[in-house]
Amino acid sequence: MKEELIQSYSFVFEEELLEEISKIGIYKEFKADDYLIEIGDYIKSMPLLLNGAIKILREDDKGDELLLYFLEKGDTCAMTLTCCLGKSRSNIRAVAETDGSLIMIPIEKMEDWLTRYKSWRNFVFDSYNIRLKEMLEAIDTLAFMNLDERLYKYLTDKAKVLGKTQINNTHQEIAYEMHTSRVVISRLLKALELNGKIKLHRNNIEILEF
DNA sequence: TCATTAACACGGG
DNA sequence: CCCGTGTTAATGA
Repeated sequence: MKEELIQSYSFVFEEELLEEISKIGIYKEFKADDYLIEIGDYIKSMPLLLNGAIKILREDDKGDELLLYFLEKGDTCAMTLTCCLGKSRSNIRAVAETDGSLIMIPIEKMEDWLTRYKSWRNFVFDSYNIRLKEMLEAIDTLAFMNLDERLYKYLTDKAKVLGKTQINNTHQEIAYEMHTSRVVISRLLKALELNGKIKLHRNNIEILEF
């Protein structure tokens, strides 16, 4: 665990803090499609992502999902920061996109470190900024982009976090995460294929152009 | 006009 | 056969 921690965070935290994290943090592995945080959960620790990717979803009152953004190695969930400090419940759902691992930090420590380590403070604030930016981007995408542009962004984003050009999702799953129907996804995917941006296979979409 | 819903045919595993 | 996919017609916002 120490090695993985250093590999992902040695440029972010000083030696002393890394030492303390490895001593106190709880190492956890997860599998793709694991539910890591459910809406309404109380958050009692903060995750540092070591490997893999996690998607952050919002749910509307009808129970339909909407993908907000992905977390990658070196990220933390800004939602847990607000939840921990404010001691409120989670407004989002976190689902593992790939297999991976993370370290859980108890909230008492995270407050303690805020005063003791400059690098920790910077990390927390940076995470906030990055997440806020991502959130704005998600809003822009929803408000100003057409469905076909959203779909293409969804595919390229996904390819980026997975680190490959092949995406193993059915049209139905994509439709669900984008909050629309499969017919539309099928039609738009077909259009993207005709434009030479992607190649369609069964249970598998290949990105040709970014 | 464009998304959604339902229905159906095709075909690969 | 089952399921993912491609398409169409009807309906609604």
